[in-house]
This record gives sequence, C-alpha cells and structure tokens, in this order.
Amino acid sequence: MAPRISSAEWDVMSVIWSQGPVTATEVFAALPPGHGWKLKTVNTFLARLVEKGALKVDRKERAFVYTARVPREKCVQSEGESFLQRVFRGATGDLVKHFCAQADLTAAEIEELLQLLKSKRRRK
Amino acid sequence: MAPRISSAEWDVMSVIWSQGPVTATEVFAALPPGHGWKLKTVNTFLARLVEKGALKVDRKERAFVYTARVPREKCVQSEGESFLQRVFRGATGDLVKHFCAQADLTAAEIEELLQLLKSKRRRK
DNA sequence: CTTCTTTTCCTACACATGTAGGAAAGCAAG
DNA sequence: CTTGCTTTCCTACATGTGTAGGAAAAGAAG
Repeated sequence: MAPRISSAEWDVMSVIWSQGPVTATEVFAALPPGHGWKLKTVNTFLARLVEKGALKVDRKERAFVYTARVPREKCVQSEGESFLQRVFRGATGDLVKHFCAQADLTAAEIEELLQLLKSKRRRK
Repeated sequence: MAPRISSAEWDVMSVIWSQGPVTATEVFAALPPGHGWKLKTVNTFLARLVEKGALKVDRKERAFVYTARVPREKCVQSEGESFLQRVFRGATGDLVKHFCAQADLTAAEIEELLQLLKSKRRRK
C-alpha cells in the first residue's frame, strides 16, 4: 500500500505531514534551508508524489493545494522494514544496538527507552 | 568514503562480508534462496561493486575472486545515517523507539539493551 | 483590455538500478 | 586438436530519481 518514497520526496512529504495541506510555494518555503532546489524541482517532486498516490491535489483559486493521502506512520513502517532487512537482515536487536551505541541520546530519551524496554520485559 | 550500495548490492555484499573472498558462482549459490536472479545479473552487481570500489577482484585460475575493500561497519554507518536523516530527520531517539515498539525482541536482547542504556546513562 | 507575475503542463536529460543477453575467451574432455 | 562448458566482456534497455527549462494559462495591476 505505502508507495515507495525517494529521498528527496521524503523531504517534501515531511513538510506536508507536519504542516498539513499546502501549496507548492509553501512547501518550497518550508523545506530545510540549504536544500538548493529550484521551485520547479519541488513541483516535479509534488507531481510525482501525486502520481504515486502519496498526495492528492485540489485546485484552490490560483494554486494547487497538496494533501497527504498516506499517513506518515505507514511510510515509516515500510521504509523501516526495508532498511531493517537490507542492512541488518531482519535483526532488529542489532539495529537498535547500533543506533543506541552510536548516538548521543539525551538523558530524557534514555529514560524513556529504559521505561519502554522494561515494560516490554514485564509483558513477556 | 563508503560507496553508496543499492538494495540488490547489499545482498551481494552481505554474502562477501560473511563468507570472505568468493567467486561469482559462489556468491550466486550463497544468496538467500528465492532471490530469482540469474548468474549474469549477479555478475553485473559484482562488476558494479568493483567500479564503485566496494570490492576488489583477483583472477585466480579460471574465475575471478571478489574481496571486500570496505568493511561492513563503514557501510552500515553511512546507510544508517542516511536512513536516520531521511525518515526521522536525525532524531535517533524516535528511531530507536519506533523499532523497539515495533519488534518483538527476545528477552536476551532486551536485557542487553537495558545494560547498554544504563551504562550510557551512567556515563552522562 | 494589455501587461506582468505566478503557477501549471509538458518535456528533457543524465545517472542509478534491476535485469539480463550475445560474443568471446579459456580450460576440460575426448 | 576439436567440441563444449564456464566465466568474462561488452552492450542493452526500462524504470526511478535528481534536476530543471520553455510554453501556456490564469489572475493581479494598471
């Protein structure tokens, strides 16, 4: 169900998932600074995302308004699964270890994760 | 440094990282069953990986022997970073939460992660 | 209504990736 | 040495992705 979203397309979708329905110009303005894309380029991404069924579009006066038709969670889920298989051959434990070891998590995040894991342990 | 490795190429590299130097035919045989590729296709992947500098090749009698020139860790590192940025905008905490919540980890893995996180907490 | 600006529509192009095929060369068998 | 099988070398082609440009339409401005 979740369409395959390319790297540049993720940047665009991220804007739309967090800002809600927007026009191309608004997406362009909301993209992380320093992306270096022309407005035309962003338009291409939007058009492709509509083709793929990730967005729907309504004409609102002058400009198109783009709205997500797939929830972020669905895409995170399938991207995540694909990454997990590709790089860690499905071993979630290894993946989690990699990122925990790697990153400097904040104290709050560490606490939260400890709670999450403990509750998972209890439920076993 | 770590070359960009495509999905199919990861399957090939995984074989070589775990088996050590091998010929094309051996890679072909060692690939997860049901991949559906022809030997020719695997040869193309190998050739591209050599071009990219991920593998080196030595002629050994009849057939070529392929050896990794980049360690798996390097590639996991850069693939992981790219995934982290693309999907979680760099928020490692969110990524880890996603996979912990998602997966059913074994009791042993949960223990290991708890230890890892606790030691990280202490070190703060 | 004519002109300017914004935005869409259609088109393009190079490089990556999945997926091989045919020709050619090298070694094995008879 | 001739035939055949294995493996490489070179080539191909469709689709996806990054990166737009030019033409055209649709309001905004005067």
